Amino acid sequence: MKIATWNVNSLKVRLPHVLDWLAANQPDALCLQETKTEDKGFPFDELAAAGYRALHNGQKTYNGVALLTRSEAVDVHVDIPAFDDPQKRVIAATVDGVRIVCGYMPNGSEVGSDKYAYKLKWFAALTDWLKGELTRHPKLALLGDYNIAPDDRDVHDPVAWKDKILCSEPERAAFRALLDLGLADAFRLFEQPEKIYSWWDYRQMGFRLNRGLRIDHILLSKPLAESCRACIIDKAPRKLERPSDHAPVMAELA
DNA sequence: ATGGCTTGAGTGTCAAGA
Repeated sequence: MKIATWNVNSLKVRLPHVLDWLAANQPDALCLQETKTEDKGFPFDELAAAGYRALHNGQKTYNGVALLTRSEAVDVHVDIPAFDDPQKRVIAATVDGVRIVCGYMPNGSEVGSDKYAYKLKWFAALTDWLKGELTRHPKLALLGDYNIAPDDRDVHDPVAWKDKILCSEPERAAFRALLDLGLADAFRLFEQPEKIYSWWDYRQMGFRLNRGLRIDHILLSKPLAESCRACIIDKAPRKLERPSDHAPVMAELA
């Protein structure tokens, strides 16, 4: 089983890239973030023609998450229960016996800002919720744009980014709190080359200079981590015309 | 350099992203 995540930064603009990537990689589940549309603008028909069912938790202009699957997804949930949030950032469902949670975690804007406080509260609510979800669904994967670079290895210039948004210690502690639930960072289950990232700034030739961060992740519960055979970040779509600023991340489960 | 791109909103330019 192949599961993947990709922040597409507008599904309307990126649909051709998504369709090409699905055809080339044939994942069983693909989590999308930043669809930036309501259901009425969502390309259900084009995805169905490509062999994918779609679940969508969208809104106008900002945020929006979707779960694309080849087989039927059941027990669908949107948003974090008991966390009052108008922003559409979570969709979850069970696919082929695996609980897939797709998240678009808040960016946080700037350390110390209101959005930063919201980000930390959001992660605390997510962690609280997942604690219970893991008892109900031992085979659980949390995929998405975490907006956190967990370690200095995940940052092209750790000195410049030290204590900055995406890299601050409270954000990294929030990431570790998820690991403490018994989840494993699929990418780090394997030997990886150095300087592998999942996001590059559009400006200042960020991609060409490989000035990136690894902020898109797949976390796996213990049974899934034990069955994980590979985890890769696919830079190919970032090289296309009008790319998303994020690359897809994919894990292969036995 | 609170700059530098990109998107969606919606027509002039701004919020938001990371």
